[in-house]
Amino acid sequence: MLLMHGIKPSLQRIAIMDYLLEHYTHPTADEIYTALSPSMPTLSKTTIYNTLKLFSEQGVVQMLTIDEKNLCFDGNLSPHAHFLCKKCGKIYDVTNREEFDQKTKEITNAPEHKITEIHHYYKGICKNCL
Amino acid sequence: MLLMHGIKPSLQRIAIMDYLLEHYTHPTADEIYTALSPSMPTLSKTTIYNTLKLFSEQGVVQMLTIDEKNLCFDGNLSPHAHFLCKKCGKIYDVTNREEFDQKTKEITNAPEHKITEIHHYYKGICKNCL
DNA sequence: GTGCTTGCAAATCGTTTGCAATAGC
DNA sequence: GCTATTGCAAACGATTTGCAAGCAC
Repeated sequence: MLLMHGIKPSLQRIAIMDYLLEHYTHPTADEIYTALSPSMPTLSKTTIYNTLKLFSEQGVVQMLTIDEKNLCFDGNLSPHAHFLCKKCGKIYDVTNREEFDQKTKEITNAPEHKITEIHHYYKGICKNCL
Repeated sequence: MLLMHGIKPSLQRIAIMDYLLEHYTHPTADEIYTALSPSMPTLSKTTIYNTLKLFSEQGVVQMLTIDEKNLCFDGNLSPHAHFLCKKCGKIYDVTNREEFDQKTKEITNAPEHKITEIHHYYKGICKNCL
């Protein structure tokens, strides 16, 4: 998986990747650190940051800027949108395949710029907070 | 304008609002400060931050999180998307009315959450940097 | 004069950097 | 041994906070 993308695997990188693939919760660097730290006591936040930067540059994870407070990371690369609840802060996936396919089509209609990333963010109050 | 939204006008608030309405360049707080500071020597960044927070809470400007480095602000409230060039850092407006109208329609199809903000962000390389 | 606004200085906190120690080929 | 990776400590920088001074009705 990592090798396929020209990323040399290491214990830390594999742990971070695994975490992102098992937790589609859009964690922050800090949340990943807190989760992995107990089982990897020497793990440092620097490594988390280094690794997440590498992963998102290589396109194996997506960096989300939906939350103005923290960067979040998503190991789910299938096209989907995100919803941020302004009350509880949770980020929900909003899967809508047609929407994304259609989006891509629309974008190619206006090829002014070369688009490499599509981010669809919605904000409001989630069903649990309403 | 400001009064209409229950915001008491002040010299500073008017200057900041005017700046945003005359410069659809998606400035950061710092850019607004740098622009206004010469003609308002006592203006402080705290006031810029206070004011931008107030404005975006009241919905008279939009806060953009497209750039992971800084928050940007947009006085243009008409529905439009944004494109960030990863090379030069410039944010372009991508006006596409149909897209947004259709988006709103799609969203109401899935009324799981109460959506109050729609952000369409695209990233890549702009025509000038290609 | 009461309450809101401003603005300085200090604090906060997520992220980055410098660099020495370590691991892998 | 050479190169890349890790991780500690320090630095950085955008934003926030505490609070005193100023303004407006």
